[in-house]
Amino acid sequence: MFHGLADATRRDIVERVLREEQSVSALARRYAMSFAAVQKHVAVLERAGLVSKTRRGREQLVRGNPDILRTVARLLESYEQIWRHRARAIDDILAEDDDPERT
Amino acid sequence: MFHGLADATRRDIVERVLREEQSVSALARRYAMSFAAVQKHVAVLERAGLVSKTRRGREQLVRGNPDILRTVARLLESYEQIWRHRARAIDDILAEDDDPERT
DNA sequence: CTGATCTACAACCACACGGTTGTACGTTAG
DNA sequence: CTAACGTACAACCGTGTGGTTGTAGATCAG
Repeated sequence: MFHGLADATRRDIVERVLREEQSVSALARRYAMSFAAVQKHVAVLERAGLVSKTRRGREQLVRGNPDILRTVARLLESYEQIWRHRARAIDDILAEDDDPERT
Repeated sequence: MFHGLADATRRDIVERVLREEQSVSALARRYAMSFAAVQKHVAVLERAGLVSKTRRGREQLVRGNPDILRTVARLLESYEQIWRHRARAIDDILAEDDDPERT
């Protein structure tokens, strides 16, 4: 998932298709690169579960998947939580040590 | 930043050093790879701002940076927010359309 | 049917990544 | 001082990434 988001073009695509479903060619028109390149980016995002495609006639509509985003956000928050837990443990040790003799 | 987290070993390192500062060699001992490889991973994390190093004698202590984690978590939440905003807009359109004739 | 459009995929290229080994240098321990 | 330790860095290798072009199959418009 992180790899999927580790590219500016792909993050931009994710943002766009979260706002609105778009065909691959509609997306490709917005970037200064070939259709095939955009197609590959979409494929990477699809493999990462960040995006899904549905056919509509000859077009392939791409839409964002907010669930995965939320999952990753939660993971990062849990990392932050680890740190906060550690910080609290340090505070506890300092609080417990109210005897000025000990360091 | 995403690239920094786009590797299982690096995510594990981040988690460890958030819990507790550790020297590069102490980290290297825990993984089935060379010291140099771990050193490179730490360098990537450092470039991404996810981690910082401070010298202590001949050792180099690595510690995690929770601020960046929080920043990225906020970014992902804003993506999710985009989707929720869009979903709400759709709801509004449907609610406004209380005439059963129109689709 | 014919042609334009949208998509898929293969082949290719330059380059970065994740890993290795080897060498060199500063710092600590005996 | 010497040896061991912790680190830094360069060179190398296989593989994947981000990009290109080209070809081919569906689908729609006229």
